[in-house]
Amino acid sequence: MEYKTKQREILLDFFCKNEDVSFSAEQIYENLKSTGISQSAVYRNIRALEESGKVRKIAKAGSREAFYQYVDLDDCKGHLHMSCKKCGKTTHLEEKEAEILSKIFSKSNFEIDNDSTVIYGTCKDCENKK
Amino acid sequence: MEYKTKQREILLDFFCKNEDVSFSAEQIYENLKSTGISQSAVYRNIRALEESGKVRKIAKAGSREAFYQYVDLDDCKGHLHMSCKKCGKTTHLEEKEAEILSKIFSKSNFEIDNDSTVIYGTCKDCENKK
DNA sequence: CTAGTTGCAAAGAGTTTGCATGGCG
DNA sequence: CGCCATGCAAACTCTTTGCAACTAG
Repeated sequence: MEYKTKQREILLDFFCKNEDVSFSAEQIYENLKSTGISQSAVYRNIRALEESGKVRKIAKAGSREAFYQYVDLDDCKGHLHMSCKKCGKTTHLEEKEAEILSKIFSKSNFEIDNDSTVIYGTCKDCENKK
Repeated sequence: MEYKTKQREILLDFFCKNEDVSFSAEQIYENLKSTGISQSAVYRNIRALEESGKVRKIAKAGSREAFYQYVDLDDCKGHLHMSCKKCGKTTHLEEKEAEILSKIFSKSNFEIDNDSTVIYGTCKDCENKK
């Protein structure tokens, strides 16, 4: 039902290599156009990845375009994600810490859903740069 | 520097009344056009609110438009918010719990920003209804 | 009065789509 | 071979902007 094309591999490959960063469609196209991929292939395949849940769409204040970030389902499912507001890098919380966190929320009568939640803040690298 | 206009009040009022819900610019315009507000005023004022941090821009998979959601700074500043995916009700975490949480993240080299973060999950009421 | 805001309509930009061509299985 | 994906360019739609009229302070 879905063919494995050169363009599809290129795009997926690009996302995998830049797991923590979010890109606009244009940035992705700029990065990949030397391979001969077209804009429409970029758009169509981003959308496909979005629909299959492998890529997440992100809006940024002041930007008209959307940004996209890879989400490795196998690696990440169930993990609580933290996204840096400065550089966009995403990491996830270790098992143990996540459990403590769940307990804290459950005390406040709330069951946290790790897959829907993204914690925003500042990562150490960006904190140090100041 | 910034004038208080009728249109601005109408928009802010609308957001306040629908704190937990996200709307597209068009949905907002549809809701408010009976007051005589124009589309451009809607867009311009959403953007202003976005820049001042009172409103957050959200992207949804499969939608070309952006969505916007209110963030109440006065009531909520510094508080970590929890939003129920079922009923949409929003509550916030008590001081003490929030502090523990901060420490957990800081251990993972991440400084959480309570004002930008919304925790998604299920509240007790909805959990019990099942 | 003066500077900021509004409405309107037109421009602009990002994204989607139709169609002929090409490629995967 | 049949069906799906690609490239190109045109179409589309959401958002921004220029301008003259208007308002808040």
